[in-house]
Amino acid sequence: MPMARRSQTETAVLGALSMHPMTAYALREAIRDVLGHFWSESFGQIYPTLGALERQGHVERREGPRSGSSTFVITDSGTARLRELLNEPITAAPPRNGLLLRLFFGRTLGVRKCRELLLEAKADAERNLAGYEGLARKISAEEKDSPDLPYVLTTISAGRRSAENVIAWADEALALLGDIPADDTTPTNGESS
Amino acid sequence: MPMARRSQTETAVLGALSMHPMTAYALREAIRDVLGHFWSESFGQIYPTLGALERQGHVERREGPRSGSSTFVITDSGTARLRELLNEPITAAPPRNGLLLRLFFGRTLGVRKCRELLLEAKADAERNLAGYEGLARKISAEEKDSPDLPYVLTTISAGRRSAENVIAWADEALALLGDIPADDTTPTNGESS
DNA sequence: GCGTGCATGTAAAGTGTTACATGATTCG
DNA sequence: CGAATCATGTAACACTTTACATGCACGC
Repeated sequence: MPMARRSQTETAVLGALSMHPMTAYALREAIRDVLGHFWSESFGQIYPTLGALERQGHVERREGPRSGSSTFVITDSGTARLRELLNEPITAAPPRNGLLLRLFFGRTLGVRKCRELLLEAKADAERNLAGYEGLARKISAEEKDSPDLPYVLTTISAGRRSAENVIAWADEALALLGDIPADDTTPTNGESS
Repeated sequence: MPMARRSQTETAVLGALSMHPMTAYALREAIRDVLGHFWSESFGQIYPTLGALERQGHVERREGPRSGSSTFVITDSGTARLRELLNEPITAAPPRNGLLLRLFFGRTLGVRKCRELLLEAKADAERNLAGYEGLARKISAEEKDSPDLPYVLTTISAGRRSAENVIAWADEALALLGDIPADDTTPTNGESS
């Protein structure tokens, strides 16, 4: 029997509910918008997980904001379970960096396209950076007295630094690739300006 | 019909074979050791993928270094296919950072454990950093005249910078968490020094 | 009355990991 | 000759995504 890596969906769901009760729909948005910078859960995972957590008594279903909808509330046993899950060793996701994979085979891909990819990555990172900076300001103001604040700021800082890092790296890489003549082993690509 | 995200296993396999021919076993090691810093493929994916590539004429099976073993060689059509795959848009893996997930819920996890996790992450990054620095020196010397060198160095630099970044971030985060009293909402954990 | 957004779920399918199974070769 | 390493594969299963299906409420 293949011993499966523990899924961390439970952790994310219980964690989000530990901040405040919400509907499954809101939970999905919270995971997308709040944890989105370092975590993701697909829609189809959230409902089954909530069902399982309910059966185990870790969350309770209350009257929702609309008829037919339900708000989920974490129970004491749920909080204990969350603590347990958070204390489990981190199961690292296998690395899968599509940009580095392409760059590594840059000789086959062609310098021109490599530069293009680097510029795209840099632009992306710049957008993200602006987002993180705005977010940090907003959260600092809004949640000034929340005990969660330092933890949240820490994760935002990780995102900000990572974006800055990509920008600096892209510049370095562009400089390094600048020395290579553009027709090295370049693909037979008709599209050029 | 769920339109599946393209698997990039083919890309990694063809890419590795584009550097030089090898057996499936060696391929697995190359992917683990050479691409390992930014890519991973499980053993069970490599064989079926090689089989499919062979049926499509993108790789050919030659006499291997031992009886019963075969060395795989990329064909012209395989090189063309690799070029095609490398030019496809990058399918970003959904983010899943277990460390940030735990830190985000640090109030529940407890400051002490958060510090522990940060120190671990920092130590990891320091190990990696040393590895990258050694690797960069080694590759620079060994492959001095390889046309692949600048591309490879670029990916190593990404790893090195990322490790440096984690170290700096961990220090910042540790300082930030330094202000929080250790018994905030701390779990009932018996283990303490 | 109709579109948009809130709300809840299920089903099909693909991706990827791990355990299992087996054998040859080399080296001490 | 036994252990380590090279070598090749398969099968079960977990994980995750995405498409589909359905309905209510609210504003215009």
